[in-house]
Amino acid sequence: MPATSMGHCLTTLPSLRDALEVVSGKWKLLILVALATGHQRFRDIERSIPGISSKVLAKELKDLEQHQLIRRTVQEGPPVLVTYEVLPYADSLDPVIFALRDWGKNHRKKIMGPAVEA
Amino acid sequence: MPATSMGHCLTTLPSLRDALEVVSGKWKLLILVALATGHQRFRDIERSIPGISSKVLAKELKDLEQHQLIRRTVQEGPPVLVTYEVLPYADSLDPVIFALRDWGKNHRKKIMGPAVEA
DNA sequence: TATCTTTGCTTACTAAAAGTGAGCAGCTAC
DNA sequence: GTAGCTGCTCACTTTTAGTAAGCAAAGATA
Repeated sequence: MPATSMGHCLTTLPSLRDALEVVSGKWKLLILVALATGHQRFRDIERSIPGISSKVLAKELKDLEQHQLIRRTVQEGPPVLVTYEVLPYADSLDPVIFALRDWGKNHRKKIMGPAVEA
Repeated sequence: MPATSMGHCLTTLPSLRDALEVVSGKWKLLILVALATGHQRFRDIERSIPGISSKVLAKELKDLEQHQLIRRTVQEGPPVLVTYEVLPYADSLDPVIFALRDWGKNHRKKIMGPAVEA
């Protein structure tokens, strides 16, 4: 173990990889948060995440569905209505999301901080 | 707020984005863990992360250095010796790494679990 | 002395992924 | 009727990732 406070044990890497396969990438966690904050419709999600495109959103939603983190529901119409929602299992990602959010908040302060003071 | 337990406030998204810009992608966190577990040399890191290529490793190391998470040190030789180490600031990512690791561990169980049981 | 290996990369090349802009069928609103 | 919204998809370009090879400097092996 090196002189850092980390002390990750060697079994960290495989688990981390497993997680990263599901969750890494710019969009997946953002989409989950969007869903969790009440955006259930395709266009709605799209608008709530600036920068994402229909194409990527469609693909990411499919991935998330395959990983059992969200559910797609079609209410036959007319008009046909498609709804996305986070499944309970997705809540297990909360610690990840919170940790990232907190780190991001702090990191921004670290980077912008000095220039912004006084 | 929807009927999930998440209840992310609206300011989650920007912070999450900030974090994801620094940390998302398949390799960065794995590299940090590799460094933290005692792999300090380029080849050493490369070998400790199966699947990564020299090219990507070189690029990721540059990124991490720019983000002030690691330091590259050249000890003039001969032989010239290049060493990478995590900076103390990188420890602030521990909660993220732990959360992901734990989730990954659990997710694997969820996916493999049923098939593996007795 | 020759050659083989290791180190820390870089360079071409290819494959995959992400981003861009348009569009489309089905419906509603005016 | 024509303009708009919805949930996408398609064709295309750009960016990123991955693959294989190689290279200079040094050390070890023979």
